[in-house]
Amino acid sequence: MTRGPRAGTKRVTLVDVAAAAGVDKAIVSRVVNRDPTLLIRPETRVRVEAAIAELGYRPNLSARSLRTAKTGILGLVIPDFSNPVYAQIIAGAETAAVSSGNVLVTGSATGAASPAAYLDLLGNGRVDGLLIAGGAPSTQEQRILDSLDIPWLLVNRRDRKSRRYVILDDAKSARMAVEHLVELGHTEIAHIAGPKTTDTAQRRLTGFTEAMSEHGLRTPASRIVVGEYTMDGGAEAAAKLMSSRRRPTAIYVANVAAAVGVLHQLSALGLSVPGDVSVVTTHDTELASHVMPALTTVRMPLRELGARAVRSLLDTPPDAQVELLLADDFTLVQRESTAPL
Amino acid sequence: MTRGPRAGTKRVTLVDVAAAAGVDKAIVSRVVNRDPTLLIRPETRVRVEAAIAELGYRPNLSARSLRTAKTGILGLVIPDFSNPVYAQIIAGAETAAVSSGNVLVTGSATGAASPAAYLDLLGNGRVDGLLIAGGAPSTQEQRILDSLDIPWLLVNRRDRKSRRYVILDDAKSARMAVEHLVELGHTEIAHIAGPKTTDTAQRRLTGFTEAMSEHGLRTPASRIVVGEYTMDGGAEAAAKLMSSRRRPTAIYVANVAAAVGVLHQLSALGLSVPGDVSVVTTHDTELASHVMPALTTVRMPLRELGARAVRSLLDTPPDAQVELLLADDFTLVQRESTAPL
DNA sequence: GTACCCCGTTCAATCGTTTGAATCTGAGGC
DNA sequence: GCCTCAGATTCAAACGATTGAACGGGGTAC
Repeated sequence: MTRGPRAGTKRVTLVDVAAAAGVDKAIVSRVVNRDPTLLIRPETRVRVEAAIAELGYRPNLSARSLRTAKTGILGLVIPDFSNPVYAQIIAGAETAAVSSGNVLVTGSATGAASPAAYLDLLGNGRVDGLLIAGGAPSTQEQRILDSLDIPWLLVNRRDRKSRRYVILDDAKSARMAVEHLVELGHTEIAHIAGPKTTDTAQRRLTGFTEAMSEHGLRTPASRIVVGEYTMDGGAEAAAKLMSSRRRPTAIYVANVAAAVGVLHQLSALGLSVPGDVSVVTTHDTELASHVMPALTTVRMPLRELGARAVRSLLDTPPDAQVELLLADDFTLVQRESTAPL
Repeated sequence: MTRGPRAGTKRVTLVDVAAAAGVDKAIVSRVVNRDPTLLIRPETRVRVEAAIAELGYRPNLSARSLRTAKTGILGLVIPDFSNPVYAQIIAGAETAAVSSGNVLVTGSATGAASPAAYLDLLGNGRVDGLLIAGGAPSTQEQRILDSLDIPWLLVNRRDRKSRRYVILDDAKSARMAVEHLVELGHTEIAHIAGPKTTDTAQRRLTGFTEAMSEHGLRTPASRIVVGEYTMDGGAEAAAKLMSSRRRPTAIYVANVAAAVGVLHQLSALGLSVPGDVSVVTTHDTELASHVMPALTTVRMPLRELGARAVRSLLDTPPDAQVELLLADDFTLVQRESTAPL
């Protein structure tokens, strides 16, 4: 392996550059940081910049952090990298972080003994701020969050305890799905909801029932079934739903992974999608277009969610309230899983 | 939002703890770091530990990093979070990092203007070592890597330039796939390979042709088609393959995303899988089991790959050669996409 | 000629931790 | 009663950057 330009030699510091340029290190520091209050002769500046380039000076970030109490790193903690929804949130967050002069790093809870331990590792002085996505924080996690000296906020979830979050208008997404099914002529519409404890599931359920009654449609309790946000959860829920006396002709599934399970189950029951049953879901991930039939989904601005989260984290004082609900740029992406009645 | 135990007050430092315990800060530092050479009276240790707990002392990691030139952070750079293969690599790497007393953070190139810029941001003093997964590094990236003072190594890819990498035995994975198809009675077997520039694609192709000739089977050039590691790439390649005079009865696809595209394309051509054509691929991601028909795959130890990469990064001197090939724990996972001829 | 001011630069303290070396304190040996 | 010595603790010098304050020198005003 080859090494740096001056392999073996000691790290180049401000002092080295200052000596090479024949000035004090204070000057060099101010040049490096583009201090607007610095008064400097053009030729001196040139000398300093030449010395910086010549020696290949890179500031020592630990020293800078020690002095300024800033690291330039923002952290994002997610429950699991295999959930494709997070890929888009991360992309948006990374872009926003970089354009604000920071770096975003992502960690999942899988590494540590517990999610709480990971928060501890990451939160304690390694980052300037923390974004937390995914499941509800346990009381243990909550305690750790409270003990951190850095700002943090929740992404894609609300929590009674904290008034700092950025979420999507999940109710709207559900309403759009129902809207679509109604336009196709469906009236016997069911909903496979997420777990009652999940914030997004609650809001999608609310949106679903609102939209139904707006269209004068009834939703008997048997038409609303709860299932985990997983393939198995969806399959199980679909089985239950289809065993009822009056089968629905369309289903809005709260989550894309569950929707894939629903497709499997319907196929196993000998039902054709969309011939016998139309299926629509929320979150337009790659997975949705890969399955057969390709899923009709409601696409929500996940990248934007990540970006807004970063900006809110940076722009608002740590104690300020942040309650942001993104409701623009929702699109119904029609594919093969829905058809007119 | 609630704050730390002593919100508003200044950060607790070693000096504060030392004062509270009535000792010098040097003692506290050695207690915190469990210095084995420390001679200390039990009652003093108790006093120190009580003071630490009482004041809620947390070491300042920037100061520690400045002094020790270590950050306790390892970085992993991947091209794209939406590729499900990386989820497992990350999981393995995170676990290994934490059990060695470090934290692993992951970043993708999507955030920065260029992948090279990201390497620069992350590599320069923020992490103790860097793992690089994914596509081949550009010459620009290579130059930045060379200028870093920290150790790095490639994950899941080789490179002529660098003798530091950890990879899987991709050839073996291809051989196992062929083996499986041969056992099912297939002889007309085709291969959809990845791009020629991709290291893993090359090795899988080699494994494929080796296994074929071992079984006395011929592979005319028309039976080997190149396609991107994407769904579209797979679909395109499948279309080309099926337009040839003698259609194969089985296909080994080098990549799981491409394999999904192949399924789509075959279905569009009115061919049944596995009725008319069997399909087997490499990498057992969640996606593989979600599509219909569920894909038969070769599962490789991706978590182990991530873990070994971390351990190699930590355990070998930065200039030492690391050429690790993982070949154990490969499994053929049979699902619905392959059947006897 | 002296006082003053401003431009350009240097001084020096500080951030909090680590760690080799120095110091102190009794107890024991003679 | 003095020396030694080990055990327990303190001293102090780094690590490299940031930043408010001080400084020096040349020009201008009077």
